Amino acid sequence: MSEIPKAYEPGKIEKKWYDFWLKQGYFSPKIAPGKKPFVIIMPPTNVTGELHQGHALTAILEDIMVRWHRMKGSPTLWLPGTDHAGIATQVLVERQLARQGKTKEDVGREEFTRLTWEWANKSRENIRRQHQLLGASCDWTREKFTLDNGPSKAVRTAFVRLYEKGLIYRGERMINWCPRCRTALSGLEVEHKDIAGHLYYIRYPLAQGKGYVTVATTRPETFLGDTAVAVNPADKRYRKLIGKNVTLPIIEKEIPVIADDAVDTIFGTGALKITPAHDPTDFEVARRHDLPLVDIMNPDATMNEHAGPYQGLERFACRDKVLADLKDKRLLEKVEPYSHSVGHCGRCQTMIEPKVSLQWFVRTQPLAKAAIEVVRNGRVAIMPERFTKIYFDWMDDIRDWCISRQLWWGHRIPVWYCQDCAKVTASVDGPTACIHCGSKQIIQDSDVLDTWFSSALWPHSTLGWPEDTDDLRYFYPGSVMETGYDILFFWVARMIMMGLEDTGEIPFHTVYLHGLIRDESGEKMSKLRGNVINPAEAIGKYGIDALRFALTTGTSPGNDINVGEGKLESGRNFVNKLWNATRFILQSLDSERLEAQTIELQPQRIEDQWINSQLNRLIQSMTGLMENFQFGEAELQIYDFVWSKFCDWYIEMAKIRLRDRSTSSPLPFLANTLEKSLRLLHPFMPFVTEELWQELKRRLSDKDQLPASIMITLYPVTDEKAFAPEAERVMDSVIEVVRSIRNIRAQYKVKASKWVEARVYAGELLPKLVAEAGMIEPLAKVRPLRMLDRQRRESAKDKELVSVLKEAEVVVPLAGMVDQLAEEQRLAKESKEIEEKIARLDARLRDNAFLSRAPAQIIEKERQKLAMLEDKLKRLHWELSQLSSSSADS
RNA sequence: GGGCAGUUGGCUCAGUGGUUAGAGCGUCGGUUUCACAUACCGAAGGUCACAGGUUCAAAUCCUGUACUGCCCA
Repeated sequence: MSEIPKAYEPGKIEKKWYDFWLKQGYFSPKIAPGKKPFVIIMPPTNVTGELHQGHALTAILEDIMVRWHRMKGSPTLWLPGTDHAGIATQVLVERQLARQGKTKEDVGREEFTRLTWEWANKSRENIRRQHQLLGASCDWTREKFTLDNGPSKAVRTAFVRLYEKGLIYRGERMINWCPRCRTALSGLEVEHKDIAGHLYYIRYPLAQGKGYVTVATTRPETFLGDTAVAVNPADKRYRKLIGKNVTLPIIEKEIPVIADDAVDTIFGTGALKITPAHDPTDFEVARRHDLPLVDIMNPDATMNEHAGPYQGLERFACRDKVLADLKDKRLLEKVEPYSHSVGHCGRCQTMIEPKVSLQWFVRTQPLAKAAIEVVRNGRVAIMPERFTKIYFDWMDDIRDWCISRQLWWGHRIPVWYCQDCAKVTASVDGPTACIHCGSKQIIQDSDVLDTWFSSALWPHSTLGWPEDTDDLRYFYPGSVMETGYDILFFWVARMIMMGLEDTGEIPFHTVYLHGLIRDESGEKMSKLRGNVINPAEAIGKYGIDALRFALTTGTSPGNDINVGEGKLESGRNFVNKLWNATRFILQSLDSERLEAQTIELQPQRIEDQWINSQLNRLIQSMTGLMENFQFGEAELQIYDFVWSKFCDWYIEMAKIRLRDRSTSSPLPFLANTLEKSLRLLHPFMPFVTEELWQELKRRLSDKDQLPASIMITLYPVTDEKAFAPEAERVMDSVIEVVRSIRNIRAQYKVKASKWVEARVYAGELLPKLVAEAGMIEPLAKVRPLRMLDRQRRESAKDKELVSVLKEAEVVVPLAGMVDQLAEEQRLAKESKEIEEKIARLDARLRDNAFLSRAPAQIIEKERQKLAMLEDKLKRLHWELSQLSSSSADS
């Protein structure tokens, strides 16, 4: 058979295997009634452009789960998709136009939509390709886009149903307005930032008589829209003024002084200017007191006709002008530095304008109630659990959701306004006439819906809802919703609400939240900081499997992940280790002229039993970890097994056996352990494991009975019969003996090429150790190695180095090199440490509280430990006595 | 202001009450015919932020403090 290359070259095989899997149709599940499917609906990726590390992590974690469940035999659906990402995509296309000096109004709605579709199609292709690059084994035949016919119909259906139930309404409410995007936003799309601003104290002269009321504000320009000044009714300072009028400077408008409990007497002067059209709290005050609303701004945040002399000025220019004018009139009392939190558009970072506006809203409280219940009663579990509380906090305090957007990109609101009777027709399929008066003069609402409205339906809309499809019946509800914790509210919460509302069923059983990816010093990755590791670049440099391993190994759910080159290197090194271990095994298989190469097992030697026992303990442990979503820990364990047990010990011992030939062949165990390790690793590192598994398979005699791909093999299951405590005990000792000799060699700077002489003394373990002498010799480079019963231990004649181990003593005579005093000190130090441990253990075992309360198992373990330590101490003392008597002799 | 998380070796992190706290990277010393220098062998390095408490037993549970980060308002 042809040899495989010396180092793993990921680029050469990744595409080959992905195409193979795709062609074989492995990613598409078969509906098997009676069999419980495993389902992940992928959070749809924004069609804004490239995948970043966060997307990569999402895809990798989902792929791990999906591949694992598929190998366990469940019909497994992983449904991929993309999100039109209304405002985000529109911003990008607008930017593109801006580079040509155009605005979207210049090209018109139709052309703009066409351009955006073009962008989206390109982006979707890009995203699909990148997911495939990552190895994502999702079912591309079921891929969906939020603007596809199906999901679009779902959006209209959900809207109309909610409208008819009175859970969607249109009204004038305080909303967040982005003057740059010129659209309303929901609260979640606003990012709050602390701004070092100022608090301006402005005097409002009394309408009658002399004097003035001073109000404090961070936004002096909004005084133009003030319709009252509010004070706390309990505030003695202002009691006399309640019911009187003050005059707004410059525009000379009279407004009343009113009393409201909500006014904080400590803030500013205790008198609050009320601008109901531009401040959420003021809006509430105005509603209570029936005050008029005065909107002073245009959609682009320039001042409108209500701003009098300031009309046409941009809001910040207006502020400067207002301040200057007030100062001229000596109505600006003082200015203090003041830090406060200001909302910014999550997409373009423009300062948000709170504004009263006529918009569509979802009445969320009734929906939230059901969504709270299913989490409270455990039908939906959130992992890690601490996010459950965050979920409740948000749900308990939920506000109506503004869902209309003044954008051109998205699902058009399925509502028509009658030009004759002015009534509203909401319809899924586009009405031809007003349902109230039959008029044909109807015009559709020009706005679109919040992107997140369509994402909220994703778990059911992708499966065909509102139609009663086979997919919906079989795959809904999904198993796991996997995403970053940063979109718990955007996604998960709303999906639970809408899933329950539309289908009467939860959308998924488990919510698994991963952390955010940061650079190696914990900084957020951003182009500005220049610390971005682009997935495609990382893949080019290290390979996909290395990237996958780097992003997930040793991580824990919900915790942020710091990634740097080091992690990627270590991933690549592990892949290379696996590659080379396999390479060695393949070479060995090729050179053996056995007719039948199988992986049937008949343990011949202790190390065979040992590796098989360790392998099965690993399988058992990994199974538990995977079931609990502890993928990071599972990966650490298989890493440790492959590298530190299989490669460092079993393969090293196998080499000796292969060279020797007088002993049994280790090939079956090499092949078996490798094959199972590859399967265990497949969900984490699909490409290299497939490549190596195929190479291994070619060399096995029963290859015709094996599946066509590792992807469709069974995930290993624990064989408890393989547990071999006695073999483990012996191997522990063998390893300890080898290590102690290597240690002595290194300490005394024995040349690597030099063989040294050694003796090992042991008690009841001796026969089994003797059987392993042929292994110990080359591993520790000792020859001759004599293994003797402890009873035959003689007093040292020459200066010797002694290591007292758990169940053996190792003696290395290095005449002329031994530093007697140092040795004495070393042994004395070790004795002292053991004495301390014994003292602690002894005290514990004399403690009645411990003996009566600790579990019997623990007590027994402690007793054994004590016995072991006492035995070791006795032997140490004996060695010490030998040392001092021999030093006395010399 | 409210909440959540983190604080474990030089760095980045695992650690699911059981007593001898692990890994990767880095450091130091050695190694290149025989799978892998993307490697091998050996070593050093931690009173688990601090203070109390619960418990037979605490890095782990509870309370408080400090610092860092995040979310919400």
